[in-house]
Parts: sequence; C-alpha cells; structure tokens
Amino acid sequence: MPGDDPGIERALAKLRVRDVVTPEEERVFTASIAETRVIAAHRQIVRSGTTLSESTLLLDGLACRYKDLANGERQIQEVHVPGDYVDLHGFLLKTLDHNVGALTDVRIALVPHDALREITENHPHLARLLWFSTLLDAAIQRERILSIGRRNAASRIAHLICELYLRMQVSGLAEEGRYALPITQTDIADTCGLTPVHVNRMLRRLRGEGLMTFRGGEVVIHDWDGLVRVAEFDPTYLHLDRRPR
Amino acid sequence: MPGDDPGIERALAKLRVRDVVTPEEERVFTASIAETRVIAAHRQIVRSGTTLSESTLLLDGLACRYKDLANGERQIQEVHVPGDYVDLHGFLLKTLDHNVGALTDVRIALVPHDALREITENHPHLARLLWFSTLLDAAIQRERILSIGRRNAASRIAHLICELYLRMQVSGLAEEGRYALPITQTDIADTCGLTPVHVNRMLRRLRGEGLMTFRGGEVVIHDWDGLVRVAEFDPTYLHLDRRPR
DNA sequence: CGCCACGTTGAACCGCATCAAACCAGGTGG
DNA sequence: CCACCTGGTTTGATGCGGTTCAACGTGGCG
Repeated sequence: MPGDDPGIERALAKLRVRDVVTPEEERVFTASIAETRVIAAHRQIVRSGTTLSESTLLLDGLACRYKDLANGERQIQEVHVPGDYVDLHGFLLKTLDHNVGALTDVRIALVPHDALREITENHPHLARLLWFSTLLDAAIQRERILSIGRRNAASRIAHLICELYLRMQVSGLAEEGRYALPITQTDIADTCGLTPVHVNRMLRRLRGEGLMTFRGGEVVIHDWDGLVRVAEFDPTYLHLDRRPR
Repeated sequence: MPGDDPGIERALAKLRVRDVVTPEEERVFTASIAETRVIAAHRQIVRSGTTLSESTLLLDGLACRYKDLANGERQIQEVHVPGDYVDLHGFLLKTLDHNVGALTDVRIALVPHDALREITENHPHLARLLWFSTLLDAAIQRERILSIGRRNAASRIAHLICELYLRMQVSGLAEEGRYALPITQTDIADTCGLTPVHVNRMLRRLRGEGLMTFRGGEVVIHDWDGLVRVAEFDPTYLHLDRRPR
C-alpha cells in the first residue's frame, strides 16, 4: 500500500481535522488496508443483509447509502465523499441494513475486520477515532432527519450543497466556492426526499436568486451567506474542531 | 450502585440481546455509573453545544433527541426508551449537536467520560459493545430518514409504533401487543415530520382499520401483521441477533 | 442517424398543512 | 361542589407545497 495514495491521504486528513494523529497511528491505519478496487458508477458496493468480513473506505468518487421501498421509491440516507468509511459500522453490525452504491465510478480500499478488531485491542486512541467517524456519520444523518422533516424543498437542497461543500473541503476537493458533484438531479431528489421535477424547479430558483449553480456535475456557490441563510445551515454538527478524543 | 437496579438491568439486557456479556464486563459497566438523578418531564437533559464530561444512561421514562428550527418548528430525531444511552456519542464528539429532553419524568444515570475512556483502554470487547450501541442509534436514525423521506403519514406512524414495540420488548417493557407510551400526539408529529392535526387523523384511521389504538398514553396493537404491512416494517435494522462483536 | 438518459417546462391534482373552533379531562381555587 | 383554567384531542373548511402526468428539449454515444 503506497502511503501517499491521495485517497488514503483524504481519509487521514478527515481524522487530522478532529484530533492529533500520531505517525504510528497513520502507519497502522494505512497498513490495515488489504486491497484496493475500482467499481463502475451505479454498481452496488455492499448489499444489504450480506455478512461482512471487511469494511470499505472510499478513496475516489462518490457513493451513497440507500434503501428502497416496495413501490420502487429510493431514499438516499447519506452521500459519501472521498475519504469516508462507507461501511465502518459493518464491522460491529456484521451485516448492513441498507445498500451502498456507487454514484460515480469509484475507487475503494478494503479493510479486513480482523485488522479493525486488532486496532480496538491494541490502539485504543485510533479505535476511538474510528468510532468517532461513525458518530460523525450519525450526526450527518440526524441533520438529514431535520432537513427532510421540517425544512422546505429549497432549504433542503441548499443545506445539502452547503454540507457537501465543507465535507469536500476537508478532503481537499473544494476550492473558492466550487466543487465537482457529478451526480444527477434524481440523486439529489432521492437524498432530499423530493421528486426530480421539483428539485429541478428549486435549483432554478436558487440559481435565479444568485445563490448557487448546479450544472454539468459542478456546484458553484455564488453567495455563501445567502445560501447559508436559506438553508439555516449551522456547521456545528460536522464537529470540525481538533480536540483530544 | 445496586447492581440490580431495573434501569441498569434494562441497559444490560439491551447488550445481552446482541452478544455475550461476561460477568466481569457487567461489573465494569455497572461500576462506571457515578450517580443517578431524576428529571421532570419536558426539562432538558443535555443542551446542544455544552462541553460534556459525562454521558447519560436512561433508566426510567422516555426521552428524545431533538433540534429546533428558527421558526420554532421542532424535529425529534430519536425517541429513547429505558436502557438507552442517550448521549454516549457525546463521549467522543465532546459536545452534542442537538438537545436531549425528557418526554416524561425520567430517571437517569451519569457515567463520567473518564470511565468510558478507561473501558476503551482496558476492556476492548465491552468498548466494542458500547460502540455497537451508538451504531444501533444510527441505524434507527437511518430508518427514520427513509420513513420521513418516502413513507406516507399513516405508514410513518405505524412504523414508529412497530419500532418502539420491539425496542420496549428488549427492555422488558412490552407484553402481548401493548406497551405504555405516555407521550402526546404532538410528540409523535415532531418525530414523524407531521402536524399534530394530521397525526390525529391518521391515528383515527389506523384505529378504524383495526390495526392499533393509541390512547391514554398506551399503545395496543390489535393486528401486528396488518400494522407491519402498512408500515413496510422490517426489523432487520434493529440487529436483534446475538453475535460475537 | 437514432437512441437514451437526463434535464426542463406546463397543467392538473392531492396529501398534508393551516386556521379556527369546539371538546374533554384533570387540576386548582373559591 | 362548582367555576375556571390549561394542555391535549378532535373535527371541519380552506389552501398550498410538492407530486403526478405528460411532453419536449438536449447532449453524448454507438
């Protein structure tokens, strides 16, 4: 495993933002990866219900957790950016209660659960950082509950765009108010609990108000403060502060 | 700390359903409690943003995690039953991104973060069980995202009632298709992303269809299979299976 | 060239919200 | 023992945000 793989670097960056990570811990983290793999867009990465013996780190591309209803409706529960551990929770749950799919072509790393277990036995601080990263996922999901439950359509979309901007920044993939987001309006609809048609109209409105543009797989934020206001976005839940954990 | 406190017993029961817990681990778990406390209904238990040095175990009564929007609307992100660790995630997040409130009079236990840290250092298996319990919270929240995002009003409510039934059962607080749920229709509305008025109408419908009754702070399930069908309820996400974790 | 996935736009519709009022039970004080 | 108050429940009338259905546009690609 090359220690300077940009994907692994993003995962480490995500940890370093939240706490000091020792070189030894970085070494153990990197060494835990058994193999990397490439998966095409729209393919499943992990299927709900199968017993797992390894967890998946997203190195490049976008992925999502989702669940389908009997009538075919889909709900995306979380969008993953490079550096995210997409199914670290599978380590202890043993089986996922949802699917993980590739939104774009992705490159992933596989980490055997044995290696994770070993970390919990011998590297408690690193184990806490991994635990933390699953707690961060949960915080993001809680904010999604608030969005879908109580925000209106425009606000939900604006909130998602704000959140992804900061998360992409942590992974070093955003600059000057713009970032690549090569997903469809239907994906956004499935994330926000809306229909593609309505997402289209709201995107047009946000663009018309000079707040942001989403086009050609790229987000450009024209007025961050305005977008934050519409979204009622408060980044506290992303816990972007370095503290001893 | 009396080891046979029914509240602590419920918390241990919740772990025992998912894995074998050794007597030594039970002792450590029980010993981690520094003090117990009683809090009146509708009081806050943990306020968003304050730095925490202890976590809260719910021994008796019902609590919830919630967030408010600027216009005063409230979204309950999770309902807690006795035996739940309401802010175990505060151990590593250091500060909560939401509030925790008492839905009824509650009795809680406080566990210093130092004790939790000590568990992660010296009792890795117990630490994994605690980690697991935060993952379970996340799974419950993911299912809520699906509910609010894609299920209709009646289905959302039915789903909540099904979920709480099983969770109360694990804590030994449900029997023969009935359990105490002394909360208001407004609380249900805030959990399901609906208005109290509409919750009232849907409850009436579920009752009219002979599926369930919610009255006087008690749930009576008349037709479990029918309720499950309306809710599209699949308990997989509650991970009610005992496995080595 | 023609297909196909995605984006865009309009018109009609509906599930749930909003507004408003009445009802009901338990609790309190006169 | 009644009068009153308060928080919660129930019901009706009306309105809106978002869905549904349908058509058309558009760019990439075999």
